[in-house]
Amino acid sequence: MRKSLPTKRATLEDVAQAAGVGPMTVSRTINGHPYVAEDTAKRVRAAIRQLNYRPNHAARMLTGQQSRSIGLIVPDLADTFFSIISHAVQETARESGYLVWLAASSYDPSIEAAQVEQMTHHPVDGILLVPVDSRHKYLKEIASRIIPVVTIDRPIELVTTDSVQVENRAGARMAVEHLIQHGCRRITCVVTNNHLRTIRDRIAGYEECLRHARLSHSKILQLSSLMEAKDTLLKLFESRNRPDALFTANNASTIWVIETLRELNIEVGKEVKLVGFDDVSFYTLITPPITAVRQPAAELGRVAAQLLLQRIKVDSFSSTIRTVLPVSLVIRESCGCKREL
Amino acid sequence: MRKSLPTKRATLEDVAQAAGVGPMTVSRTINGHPYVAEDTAKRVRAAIRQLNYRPNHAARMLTGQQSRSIGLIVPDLADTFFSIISHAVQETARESGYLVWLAASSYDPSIEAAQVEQMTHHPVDGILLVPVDSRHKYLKEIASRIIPVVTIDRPIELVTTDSVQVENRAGARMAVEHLIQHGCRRITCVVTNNHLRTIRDRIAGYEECLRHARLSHSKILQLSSLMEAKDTLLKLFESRNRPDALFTANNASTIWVIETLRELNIEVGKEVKLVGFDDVSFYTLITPPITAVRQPAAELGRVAAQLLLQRIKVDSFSSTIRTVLPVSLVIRESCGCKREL
DNA sequence: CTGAAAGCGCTTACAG
DNA sequence: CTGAAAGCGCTTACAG
Repeated sequence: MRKSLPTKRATLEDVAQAAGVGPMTVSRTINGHPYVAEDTAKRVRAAIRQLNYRPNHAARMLTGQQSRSIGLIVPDLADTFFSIISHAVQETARESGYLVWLAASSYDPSIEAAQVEQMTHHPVDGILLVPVDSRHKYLKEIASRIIPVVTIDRPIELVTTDSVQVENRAGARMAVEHLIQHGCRRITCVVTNNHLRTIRDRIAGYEECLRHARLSHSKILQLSSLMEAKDTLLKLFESRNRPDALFTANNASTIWVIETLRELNIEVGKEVKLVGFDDVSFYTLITPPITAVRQPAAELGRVAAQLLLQRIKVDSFSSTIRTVLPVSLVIRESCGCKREL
Repeated sequence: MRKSLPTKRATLEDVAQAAGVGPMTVSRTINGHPYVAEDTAKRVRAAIRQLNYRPNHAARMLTGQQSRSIGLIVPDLADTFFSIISHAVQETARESGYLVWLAASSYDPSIEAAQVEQMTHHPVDGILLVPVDSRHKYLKEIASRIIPVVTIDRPIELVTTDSVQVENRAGARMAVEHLIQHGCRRITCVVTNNHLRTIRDRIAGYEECLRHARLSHSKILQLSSLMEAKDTLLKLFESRNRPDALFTANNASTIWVIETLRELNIEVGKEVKLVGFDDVSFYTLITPPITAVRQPAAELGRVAAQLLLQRIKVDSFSSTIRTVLPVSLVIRESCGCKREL
């Protein structure tokens, strides 16, 4: 029972003794409760400083306080898109005094489910989630949980939760329309991960656009690796149906296509036009610079975090909010446009 | 006192009642304690499942258990290098059942200090840190803290803590030597953030290498923005001291230099050779592909996390461990090498 | 404006 | 092998 052992953290009780008051007064002072005499408060603050006292978070939790922390689960932190989102979430949370628990599901729904479970019971006050598979059955329980959940980029399809996402369909239309304006008539859509709703929406936008333009050469190429990309594109470009343009529906497919076309010595922007969905900073450095649909990744994170914090702080019961953020077409040269010098 | 209100989480007590045993037996069962009759254990497990019971983390903490969580603080999560590190840390932690609490200091040492403070008192069992300024005074206290700290990429300079970093000096030598072998004689070193120890080490490697080769044209260009890069490089390339090669000491400077040279219509790999420190996946996509010193970012994160977990679990008292990971030169074309087809 | 009591949900000794 | 008691450090009522 050696009270002032230096390795041991000071407790509220220690502070109370040092300040010559009751524990409640210390508690009130810390929490900015009114009705503490300024004199008393001063003595308490002095004691806190002197003992380098910090409230024990665990003890607060136990008395039913909020944890002032949120959880964030993304498939892959090393992916630029998710890392930008994560950074924005972290900054937004910090500004409100919230901590963020971060987890990467590594594209495994069962890991993801375990992480949701672990965070729920940690507990955190709310969870921000980029679901690997927005149709996975475990997600059904998520809406019935006590703590609020906001999904980012991909709404859950089985139940309705708050979500923040991007105009996938309209974005795809912008991309494809631009190619059509360039006179392209045989536009192939290249995708990976087409089990994702986001990708399916982009495909829908692509098809819609072709229909409107009365182009019948709708063709979708589903890739799952760079190797496969090489094989498939080689065949495609040797066939009679050689496309005059490609719409790559996500970042990975854009990069695979660029690498492959380079190997095949097919000049992007001339022999074949290219517009991608999802803009990445280094697209300006590629020759030719890539025209792409820009998603507001940071804003996605920020808006989602704000929504979650609002749910936590004020109303957790009003009806679901599904936010859709606009995208924009960043025109560079792979689409056939010329750089103005 | 409505015990079975469905919104309320089941407690250990609830499980005990349901299983008809004392709370201690439940606790022992959960914690895999020996000396629990298999029969009893079964009943307990059934009750746990039925009530969907999860231990309350906060309550455990309060009884002096470890939190099974670690903190990770990086300057900027949106930076590829740090996001790869973060992903590896997260995966390593998960494999050991640890949760990671993530913070981005946004390159602000006072935010960083506050985050360390907050994490320390949360509490977490240990902290992984990429310090913004490895000489900041607040870091002095860090070694005296109760919880272990491992720094990543940048050792603290004022005190000695465990650290994991990379062979900066040797890496720079590899880069510059390669340029010398290509016959370059006027090699300029371009850097940003030269307050960082890592950068200073790279500069030292550069100078060392020139000295060995008896080249006297050591020249260091310190940049702090793309704008400045453009001005400075324009002057440099118009001067009589026009370099025949550039060694860019980090990712940002490599990219700024590439953009600038492109604007100036100076052909990289021919008119001027270029080798950068820090390899990024998209360097293969640039024309010409960039030759760069590759840092094992994921390994940096993994090794640091493992070291920290080891400190937490077994010995926190043995002497400081400073790990230095090797780097490698990834030869592509910006250095003047030709692609083998 | 201030304090004594009780309890949050668990675990560590201490008894059987 | 099992349980009753006490306590971790705080906060929420309840009194003054």
